[in-house]
Order: sequence, then structure tokens, then C-alpha cells
Amino acid sequence: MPKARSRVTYHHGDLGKALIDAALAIITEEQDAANVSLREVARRVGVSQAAPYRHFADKDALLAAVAEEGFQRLLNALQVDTGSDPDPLARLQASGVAYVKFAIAHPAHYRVMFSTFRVDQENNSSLNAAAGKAFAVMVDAISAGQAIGAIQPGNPRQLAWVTWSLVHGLALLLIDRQLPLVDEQDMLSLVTLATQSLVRGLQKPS
Amino acid sequence: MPKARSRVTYHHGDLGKALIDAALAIITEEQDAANVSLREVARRVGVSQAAPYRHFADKDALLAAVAEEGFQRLLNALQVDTGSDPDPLARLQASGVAYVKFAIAHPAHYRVMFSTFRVDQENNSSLNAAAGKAFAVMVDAISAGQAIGAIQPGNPRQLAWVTWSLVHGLALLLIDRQLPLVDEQDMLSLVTLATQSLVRGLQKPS
DNA sequence: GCGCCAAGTTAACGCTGTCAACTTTTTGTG
DNA sequence: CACAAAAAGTTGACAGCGTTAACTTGGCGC
Repeated sequence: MPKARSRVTYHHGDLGKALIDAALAIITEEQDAANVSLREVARRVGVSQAAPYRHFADKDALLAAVAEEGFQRLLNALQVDTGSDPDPLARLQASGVAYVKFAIAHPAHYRVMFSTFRVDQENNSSLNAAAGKAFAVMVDAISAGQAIGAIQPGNPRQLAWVTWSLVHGLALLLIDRQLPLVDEQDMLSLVTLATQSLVRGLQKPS
Repeated sequence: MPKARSRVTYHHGDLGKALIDAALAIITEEQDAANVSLREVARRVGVSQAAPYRHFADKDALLAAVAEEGFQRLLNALQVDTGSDPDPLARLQASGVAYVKFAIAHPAHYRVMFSTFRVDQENNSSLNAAAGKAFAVMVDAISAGQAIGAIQPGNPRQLAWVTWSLVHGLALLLIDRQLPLVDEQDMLSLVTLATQSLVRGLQKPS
């Protein structure tokens, strides 16, 4: 008897996807750490401890899939929140705020994303592509700013790395509770201060 | 027969210090990850697997001691490299460069520092104090800059958080190989660009 | 209808952090 | 100076982990 959803599935009905979802659910529930164990993921899905190895080479491969999903969601959040403001500087700042907001909203997922993502190994090319797309939002805003003469000249990718450093560092300091801020309003005003200051520093000296 | 150094030691001769040193040595050797195991630390020192528990409550407590040592060394590096330039803006930028340089020189130690440090729990007060002293270097430079009217007004701690975010994020992206940079000279020019841009953004609008 | 191979299971290995119970050494005090 | 108490270190065990080998099951292509 075929399952209701008889797509690519064999026995279970798309394990792999189910494993990613379960891992993400565990990560989301206990935002404390990345102490998610492969065996617990399997338990939650209802398969044996070794079943995941038919879909992922090892634990890192599963986490890489979770990370890729995270970068896709980050891209979506950036695109939605950055909007279509005609001012590239406003877009750049908005993308920075949206970036940190995403990290605050999904701290454990954000940690997995950046504990897995590496640029060197070319095997995880789909993960790299997903991360690159999210990063491109900032590059595009900076290029547009340079095109209208609002942002200082220079390699836009390099300037985007600077921007990324700021929001990445701020996001990590906040979600790892390394700044004495608990009130979300305080966090957001700090994010605003940070992104405003950086955008100012990237502007073309008049 | 007392040991050569019969200070506070009982049996071994200052285990605890030896454990911290061994842990730091392991971390330094394999800069790959924080996969340092308590048992391997004990093995290297030549004691049994349970001996560390007479000196540290658990593995995290040992890593916290390693982290504290790291923050002290970071403070030292910041003080040395920041120098005594009369221009607070130059000092601020120099401290940022020194910060990232430290992280690049000691990547695994830097990771342990920030995977252990949390502001909330008041029990690790010595760790917090060490981190606070390093952070104070940036706060002082910013306060000095405000005093001579070179830096925009505002809570200097908040402005220092912005600075810290930038250098922390840049340091992590670099040491975790999340930027496509391998040449150290390329890294350093990016660090310069980043710190220059931020300092510019923090300056008082004239 | 049937064989084959993907998908899933069981059992085991070596590793880990941690604890309880025990032994050894040092030290403070009557 | 003796000796008890406490500090420091050891052994052995437990549960959990990632991973692999050997096995079983079940659905699809011929």
C-alpha cells in the first residue's frame, strides 16, 4: 500500500526531509546550544539510530542541510525587510537591521548556520550558494550606492564584508548573551546605532 | 620529601595550572575545533581521568579558566599595540586592528574565549572581569575621543559595543574561513578598511 | 512474478563527561 | 610528635554519543 504522498519515497516517506525538520525542531526548542544528537533526531522521527546514514554521510552533513535551510530563510527575511526603498543607503541599513533581527529571532539556527558554513570545501556547493545569495543582498545595496555616488569607491564585495562583519558580530554578541542587554528594545536601538554608524562611515566623503 | 616548588601544592605540584596549560596546548596544536576532551587533558598531564574534578567542577569550568587566560593575553596585546598615540581616533583604530590580529594569531583560543564567556552568570566573576578589562580599552579610547570632540556624543559603552561587534564579527569570519581570504596581507588590509570605515562613522559630524 | 538494490534495523566499538567509592598524602592541631 | 581530618588522586562504572558492519525488509523495473 503506497503512502499518501508517494513521491520519491521508498519505505518511510521522505526521511531526510523529515530528519532536517526534526533537527530544526530540536534546535528551535532548546535554543541553549547545538547539543542536538543524531540519535535524538532519529528517535523523534521514529527510525533507528543508523537510519540517518542512508541519507547523510554524517552528522555534519545533516547540520549542513539545516544550515542551508537557514540561509534560504535569511535571504527571504532580508529581501522582505530590505524592501524597495529608492535610497541604497536606506536599503543597506535596513538589510543590516533585518539581518540582526533574524539572528535574534532564530538564535540556535543562526549558530548552526555559522558553525557549519565554510567557504573552502567545494563539496557543500549548495550551502555555499545559499550563503552567497544572502550575502549578495548587501553587495547589491553597496553597488547601487556606489553607482549614485553615495558610497565610497572600492571593491563592493570588500565593503560588504565589512558590513557583514558588523552585523554578524553584533548578532553573535547578542544571541550569546555577551552584551548586558536583555530588553529587545535596547537591542534594537543598538542595532540601529551600529548600522547607522557604519553606513555613515561607508559614505563618500564630500 | 617536598617537591622543588612546595607552594600551595599537595601531591602533584599544582595541577589545575598544569591542566589549564595542557588544555591550552591541545587547543593551540589542533586549531581545528574545540574537540578537546577532558580525558585527553588528564592523559597529557599524566593523571587519571577523574583527577581534574578535584580542581574544576566540570569541563566547562576548565575551559572558563582557559578563556580567562585568553582575555588577559588579549588585554595585554591591546595595551601593547594600541600604544600611546595622542590621537584617540588613531588609538581606537589601532586597538581594533590589534584585536583582530590577536584572533588570527590564536584562533582556537579565541573561539574558546567566546564559547565560554557569558555576561549573565555572576559566578564566573573573574572571567567577566578579565573580559571587561579588555573591553575597557575600547571604551577608554572612545571616551577620550569624545572628550576632545572628535567622536559623536552618546554612551561610550554603547559606541564601544558597536566597535566590538565589528572586530568580533570580522575576527570570527576570518578564523572560521567564512571569507574567501587566505593571504594574511589580504586579511590585514580588510581589517584596516573595516576599522577605518567604522572610526569614520563614529566621528562627530562637522 | 521475481530478483535486486535502496532503505531501515540491530548490535557492537571506542570514545566521551561524570560520579561513587576507595586509597594515598599532606597538614593542622592537641 | 602523633594522629585525625581533609585534600588530592585512582579505579571502575554508567549512560550517552557518532559511526560502522552485517543483516533484513520491501517496492520497483524487467
